[in-house]
Amino acid sequence: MRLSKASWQTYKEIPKEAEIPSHQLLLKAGMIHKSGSGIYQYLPFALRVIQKIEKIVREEMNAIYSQEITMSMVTPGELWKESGRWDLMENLMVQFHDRGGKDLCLSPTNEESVTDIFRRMTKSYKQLPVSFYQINTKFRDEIRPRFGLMRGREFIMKDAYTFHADRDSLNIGYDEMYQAYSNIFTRMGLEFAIVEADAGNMGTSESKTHEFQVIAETGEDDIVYTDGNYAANIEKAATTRVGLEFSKDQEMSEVETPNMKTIKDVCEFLGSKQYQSLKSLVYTAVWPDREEHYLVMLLGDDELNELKLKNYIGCNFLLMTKEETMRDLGLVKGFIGPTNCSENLKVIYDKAIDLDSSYIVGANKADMHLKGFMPSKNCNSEKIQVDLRSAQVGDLAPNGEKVKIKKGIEVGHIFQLGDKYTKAMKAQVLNKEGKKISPLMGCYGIGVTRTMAAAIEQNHDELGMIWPMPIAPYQVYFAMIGKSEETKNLGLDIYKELIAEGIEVLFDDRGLGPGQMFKDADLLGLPIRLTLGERDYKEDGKLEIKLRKSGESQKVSTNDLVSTIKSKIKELL
RNA sequence: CGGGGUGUAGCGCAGCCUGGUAGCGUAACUCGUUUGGGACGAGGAGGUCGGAGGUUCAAAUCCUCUCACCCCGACCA
Repeated sequence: MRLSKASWQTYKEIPKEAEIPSHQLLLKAGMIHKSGSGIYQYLPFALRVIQKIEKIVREEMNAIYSQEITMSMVTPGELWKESGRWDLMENLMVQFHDRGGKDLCLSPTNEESVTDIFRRMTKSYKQLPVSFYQINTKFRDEIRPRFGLMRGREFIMKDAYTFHADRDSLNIGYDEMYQAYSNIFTRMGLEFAIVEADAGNMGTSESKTHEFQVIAETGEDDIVYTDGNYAANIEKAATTRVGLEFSKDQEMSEVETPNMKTIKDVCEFLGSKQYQSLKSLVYTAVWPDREEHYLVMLLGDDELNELKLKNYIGCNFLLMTKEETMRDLGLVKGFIGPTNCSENLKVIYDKAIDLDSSYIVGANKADMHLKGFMPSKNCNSEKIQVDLRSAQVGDLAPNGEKVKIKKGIEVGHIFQLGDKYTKAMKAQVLNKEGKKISPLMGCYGIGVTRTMAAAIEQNHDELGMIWPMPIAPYQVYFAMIGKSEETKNLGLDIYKELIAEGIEVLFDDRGLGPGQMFKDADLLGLPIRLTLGERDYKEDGKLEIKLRKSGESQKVSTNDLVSTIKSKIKELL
């Protein structure tokens, strides 16, 4: 593309609404425009990135014999009522009706549609497995869209679905998809981690699920990993603490702790380590038809992972228990503990707690704590022990290695769904014995537009974006300095030659000052910058090639230009 | 939905407290000089101050309502 023929506008200042680099830079470089909250227009250079990402995705999907389809963005309400998600996802879906009053929605995902396609065309186990994918626009009416393309309401997603006769086949399909996803993000030139994830309400306990996380400081997810082969989302990571020393066989006694409401205060006062005390948290678990109250016990300096608690209890959502309810349960705020409280309160201990050791806990009396509290001896209630704590740096992973934590952006997620949708929607096939079975499903997503944003989060500096070669909008930014006819003709000739050689060139023939062109080039972040400078060229007949990422630069004569650029591109691909 | 904040020229902001009929920077336009890191000079253009209502001789400014957007939380590719 020649910039003199193109419509492109960069900005010196960025809209204040943008807070993270990808959002700021995409706006500053004139690649996207906001159309509404969480809704964006993709301008030419952004679209080229999207198309490159899609191309890689398509190639890898096709390579594992997944077939591309396009499902309608507007889907009838009936399908969602069959699966039961019409009401369940009411808040996430934009629902509306047509002239005749029929319910419709904008698809936030497509399990229902694909299951409908599947059941119409598949009647026998012999036709399995089946694998479909599509790349199209999704709309989710997120409660809070944010960070530009990172969490838009309208976004481009690749979603794939597989159907299998049995779990072995599902596992095979899943593993293929896992490998394809690895290939996809590797080919894009991104640093990523594959982590064990929480299945949420998508799957069952035996369902495998992994997330593909692009590593970036601005990521919203915490990844717990080791130098070896362990990596998990902190939501899921079950690690063990090391270096704990508990005291045993102390006599339990009350101690006065006036106005000491924090664990830190109490432990300092009593000369103990914080982990030698127990933290007591009170939660109310809510179901549509009932509530239950839980007292969660953790080591004093551990943090609760609420998701683990919610998964264990199996409720719809968790709330911090209201103060008045706490009073009814016999709890004294600031001095809460597992003794002297109501039987309506279920006590759960974190796994890191040794039930046969002694701890400091709240006494459920104002200004009083207990010393030497031993759960196995001093607490009457049932001793439930579950992994509830959030993993911390220095813990041991299941493989025995020490874990570290880094931030990631979830760009891909693969799930084993099981028969949830095939059962609900009566998508059945006959097996060898002639019996009807509900096939097992897997679903697999990649956020295409989010991947574009994540690539920027991972690869940028104070000047702008730094695109990995495989997904850069163009490979080469060709800046032409000088306005003489001679230079213009030479520049255009070189541009045409590069194009003819199959090199993707953005030719800056706008005739701006060098500073302006270089600023735009740095901002847009194409991997290679080629400069034709009138003054220098007259001197030595050479052009400059500079790499955006390393800053490395060299002078090249016109004869060596094509071969040098080609080898640079090859190096960077 | 709960909490916090912002709406004035394309973008970034000042003016509001203490009402008097809108300004700065930047971008965009024209002419000229510049051409290896957002250059300089001159000239011109652009806003019913988010919207509605109210108070007042007079409202960007005060009052009421409303809408949009952003940030923190639950959610997710």
